[in-house]
Formats: sequence, structure tokens, C-alpha cells
Amino acid sequence: MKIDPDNKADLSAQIAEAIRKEIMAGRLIIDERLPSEAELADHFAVSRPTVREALKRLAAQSLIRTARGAFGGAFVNRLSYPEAYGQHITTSTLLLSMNAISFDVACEARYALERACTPLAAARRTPDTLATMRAEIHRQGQPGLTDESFCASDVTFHRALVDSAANPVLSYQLAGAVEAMQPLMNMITFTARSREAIVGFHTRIADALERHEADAAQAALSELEAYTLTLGRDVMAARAKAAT
Amino acid sequence: MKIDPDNKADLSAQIAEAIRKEIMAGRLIIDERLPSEAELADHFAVSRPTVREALKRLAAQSLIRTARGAFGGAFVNRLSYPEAYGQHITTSTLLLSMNAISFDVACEARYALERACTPLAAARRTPDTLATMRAEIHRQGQPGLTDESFCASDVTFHRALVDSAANPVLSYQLAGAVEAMQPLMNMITFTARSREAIVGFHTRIADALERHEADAAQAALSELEAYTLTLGRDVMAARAKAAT
DNA sequence: TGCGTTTAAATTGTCAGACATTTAAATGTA
DNA sequence: TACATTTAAATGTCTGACAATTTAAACGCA
Repeated sequence: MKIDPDNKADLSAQIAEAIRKEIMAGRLIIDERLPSEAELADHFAVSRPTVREALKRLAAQSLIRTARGAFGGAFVNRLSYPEAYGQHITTSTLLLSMNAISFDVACEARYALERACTPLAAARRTPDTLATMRAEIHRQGQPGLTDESFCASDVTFHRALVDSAANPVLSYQLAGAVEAMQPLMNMITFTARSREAIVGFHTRIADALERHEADAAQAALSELEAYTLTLGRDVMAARAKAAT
Repeated sequence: MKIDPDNKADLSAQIAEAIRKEIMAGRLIIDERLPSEAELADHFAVSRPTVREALKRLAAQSLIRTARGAFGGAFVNRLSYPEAYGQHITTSTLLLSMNAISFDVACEARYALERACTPLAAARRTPDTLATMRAEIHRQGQPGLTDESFCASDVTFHRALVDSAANPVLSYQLAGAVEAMQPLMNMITFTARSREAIVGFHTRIADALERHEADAAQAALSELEAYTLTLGRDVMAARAKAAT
């Protein structure tokens, strides 16, 4: 394993970075056991708490997992899809909420990415993903639904659309774009009329996918984008007026 | 702040998760100072090292930053684009390298996402992004270039293509897809003939963007995808044969 | 008064040593 | 052999201490 250079940042950050590079470069392979905390402390010439802080940093990124007991220790972790989803969604959500990203920019990115899925989704959609989409459409038509529940259902619908492409890498990449929009969408008040309009677009998308018509799905998606954009702009305009 | 329920996982993980939720929910706002480690230890009824491990977990995700000295402490961090890029690329690269993702699936996802950018890129490309693309094309034509350098240049070219869309959220999302492919591409040996072919596709893409022709760019991109796929399949076939 | 210097306080970073807890292998026993 | 017990190794946690760093306040001097 590498050694730390002179001095700069925290020791625990340096050690974590050194181990992370080993993993990324493939020199530490999957399920391989790292030296014990005591051995690492000895190797890097630091105390055990410092090593532990470094290992916790790696654990937070799902790079390692730890097990107690004899023959326990820290092991290079196989990054699972659920873990990767979680990381990506956390990062994306924070990036959008903390950097004053305009609704327009986020919306444009999300729908551009979703349109990338529609050709594949139209070709590969399954009865299963279609059923999910239909179920969410039905839920979105229920009168008593709160705005927040409506948004959550919207996310589920769009994730089913993405999953229809049957490409797990694509689903992973899109999860961030779709989920991160939810806080922004939650600022919108959905009137009965706007809900009806959205349900209409969703139905058109589901129908098009069912008939394997990629172009029709893409067209409906684009119209939904334009409509969502107007909803978002209304909210932003109202907010700007209220702030004066 | 929330309290931990009965018992289950590590205390440091529980505490980190509690604080993370506060941040994600916006109850801890940007640049806000968290209580000192001693106060947190008191609040959660744990020792200071345990609190520190929790804070290091959050720091590893760029959720907080720490400063020493009086009036120092842990502060909610504004997640910057470079930090988000780094997180996303790390996660994406590991996900692909550790889960036996087929070259085909990764390739399909990447090019589907890139095609989502071309309409915007064709409309908004700047002299700057075009110049970057031209420079990389020129580099890719140099005879002495190693395969690894060729790959790195390829990544730079495609990132310039993505950046041409002038949507930072899109650039962020695509960074993972483009960069994570590099280790897979590095397995390919680029002959003089395949390099020439790729440079040809790149030139067609740059030309199309320069003339604001989205369809032509998309067509060239699709052909490049098909060509990349054959290169990847040749490598995989050779590997499979060598393994017998 | 005004300004530079010194001091003090608060906070994170690091260390040392200890004990608790968990796990699986080794051992002992019926 | 089968099962219970012991043991060893490792992580999880705690206590207490000191070092390093940074800012604010106190101080001294012209």
C-alpha cells in the first residue's frame, strides 16, 4: 500500500484516499480483506482511531464493509445497484437543492435524459412495467391525493418508464435525474386541472409504449416537458412576486 | 435533532444517518454550523470518537466540511459541481467494474445518453467546445499515441460534446456514464485502422455540430456506437477464446 | 484614542490504552 | 460423531489526554 507524503490534509483523509486509489485501480480486488485496524495503524504509523476514521469514510462510500469477530475485518465491497442508486440520488438531490439550479435547467436535463430511454423502452417494455405505469396513472386520478403523494407517484411512473428500457446502467444513471427533481416538483401546487392534464400525458406515453411506438411516446414526453415547464415557471413567478 | 432508536447498526452509522436526513430535509441549511463534537457526543449519549466517525462519514460524502480553531466546527457544505462529479464518477466506475456489466449494456447506456445531448449541443455549441473537440481529434490522429492516451482523449472529446449542450445538470449526469466507460475502453487495442475510423466519426460529429445539424450528429454518433460495439465484442470474443 | 501584539478560549486532530462485543475456529466431552 | 464450551482475533466503544489551529478579546504602548 502507498504511504502518505509530507503533510497537508487530515491523516484519515489521506489514508482513505490511498486505500480508495488501491481499490479503484483494482489492486485491491473484490471481497479481499484489508489488514486489521491495528496492522493498518502500524503500517501508516498512526493511531487506531485515525485508521478507523479513514475506514468509516470508505464505508460511507460503500467501498468497504466491515465484519466483527474472528476472521472479521474490512473487506472490499461489491457495490450493489441499490447502494449505487442511493449514493447517486443523494448527490444529485443535494447538487440541485444547494446550487440554485433553475427549474428550467433541471427540467430540460431530466426530460432530455428520459427521451434517451424511449426508443429502448418502446422496444422492450414488459407487461410488468406497463402495469406499474397504469397503476400509478390510476392513483394520480384519485381525488383525495395530496400534492406530495401525487409527486411521489409521478416519480414512480417515470422510473417505470426508465426501467422499461431494460438497461440497468441506464436506470442507475436516470435515477439521479428523476429523483432529484422531486423536491423541485414538490413546490408546485397541482390543481385538479393540471393533474388531469398530466394524467393525460402519462396515458399517452403508456399507450404509445404498449404499442411499441417510440415516436409517439417521445412526442407525448416532450409535450409533458413543456407543460411541466409552464407549471414550474408559474410557481417561480409567484414566488418572485411574493418576495418583493 | 433526532435520536437513535433501540439498537441495530453501528452508532456512528446511525448518527451519520440522522444528521444526513436533517440536511437532506433542509432542516440544517447550508453553511450552518453543527454543534461541536463534544455537544453532539453529549446529545447522542456517545463518546467523542464515535461522533467523529459519524462526521467523517458525512465528510466523505461532501455533506459537511470541518474547520479547526475557535468558531471552527462542522458546517453543512454546499455541494460543488467538482465534488459532485467526483462522487458520481467514483460510484459509476465501481458499479461497472464490480458487477460484470457487459460491454454492450454499458455502451448502449452511454450512447443513448449522449444522443440525448445532441439536439441541445447542436443548438448551443460554442467556438470553445468546438475547439476542444477539434484539438482532441487532432491528437487522436498522432501516430505515437498510446492506447491509454487515445482513450483519455476520447473521453475528453465526448465530455466536450456533452458540455456543448450547455446544461450543467446534464453534464453532471453524463460525466458518470462517459468516464465510467474508460476502464472498459482501455481493454481495447486500437489499431491504426480503428483509430482512423473513430477519428472519422468524431470529425463528422464535430462538423455536424458546427453546422447546427442535430440529425447528422446523431447519425454519426449512432454509427460510432455500432463501431465501438464491434470493437468491444472482438475483445470479449478474444478473451473468451483465450480463457478456454 | 488608535493600533499592533499577546493572550486566552474554543474546537478539531491525534494519540494511548482499556474494555465490551461478536464471531468462528479449536477444544473438550458425552 | 455430535454438541457444548473455550479461546482467540477482530471490530465497536469509552475515557482521558495532549497537540494544533484559529479567532476574539485583552493588553500595552505611542
